[in-house]
Amino acid sequence: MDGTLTIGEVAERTGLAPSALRFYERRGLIAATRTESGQRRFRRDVLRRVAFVRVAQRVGLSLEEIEEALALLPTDRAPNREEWGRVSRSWRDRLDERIRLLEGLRTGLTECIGCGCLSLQRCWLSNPGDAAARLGPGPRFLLGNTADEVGGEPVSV
Amino acid sequence: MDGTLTIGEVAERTGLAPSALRFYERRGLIAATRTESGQRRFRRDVLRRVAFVRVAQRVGLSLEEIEEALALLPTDRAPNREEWGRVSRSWRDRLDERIRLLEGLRTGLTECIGCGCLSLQRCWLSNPGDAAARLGPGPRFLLGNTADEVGGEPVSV
DNA sequence: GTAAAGGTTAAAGTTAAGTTTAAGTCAAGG
DNA sequence: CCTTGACTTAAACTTAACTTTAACCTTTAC
Repeated sequence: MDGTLTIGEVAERTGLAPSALRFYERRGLIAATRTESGQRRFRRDVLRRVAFVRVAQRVGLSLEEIEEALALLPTDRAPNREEWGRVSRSWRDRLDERIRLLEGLRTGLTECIGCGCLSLQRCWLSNPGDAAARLGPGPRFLLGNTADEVGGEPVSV
Repeated sequence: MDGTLTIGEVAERTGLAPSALRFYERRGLIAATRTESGQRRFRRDVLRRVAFVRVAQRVGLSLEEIEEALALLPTDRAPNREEWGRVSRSWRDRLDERIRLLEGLRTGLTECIGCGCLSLQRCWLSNPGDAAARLGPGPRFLLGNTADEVGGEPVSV
């Protein structure tokens, strides 16, 4: 009634479980004040923050990356349009990057299907190029190749 | 010397740890024969299988999905070009799907940055549309909204 | 012939992003 | 008053995709 929301109300409006919201608070992604008796009260702008978190996750960002982006916003008041714009633009850049990566993979694969791929050494499948790129959360060390590992004698399949 | 590879050799050529290769064998992603003394020997075409697994992971597929795709290949002999082509094409379709999803997100976001986003109800950020879509491995129930959760009274931020 | 390097297993540990459980406090309706 | 539903915490559990550890055997090199 004073404009703030209980955890249950935020949960209902965002579609997240209360446990997830508490987890986000612990991680510092969202902030809450407390009532006398210790219950959380959220400002309405957490709805936007949560929405941002969820969209960023869909794109494959980890909570840690999202935390960094959201650190640009104030936690003690609702961010203004300019502040949100800065965050959204940085987010869109990440998205652009991921789209370019995926398109590169698709191009490589299309060529690979046509080429017969008789040599693993020359096949794009085994030499993705940008070994350092990672697509969001996943196994650790997924693409930690060294030059050694990519090199070596020719191998035919 | 007989054309087969030890686990260490496969590890070196693929850039994966031997432990990961054993793990993949347990999951059925790759197959090995055994020497008298129980050591694994891999046919050279596991290199291509492993390469495929890694590329598919980069795109965000889970090992389970990759398992399904690889199940189309024989494990007792090197797959031929036609067989690899079938698998690669199904993989490319998944990739196309993900690219389309990301592009949709980017379009939405671009509009959102320009629009001022004064109402969360109408803002694309809070109503991504295809709530069922998932981008690869991540938290469970990430996008499990119900109609209820998306609806409700207007909320301004 | 022996030591080092590399192979084997089963079982436990790791990280992310939460969920579930247990045990309890608080608020609202009848 | 008291019960029901919403809230609190800390701690344990979950899943994926591996890695690490421990205890042991085999192969290679000198």
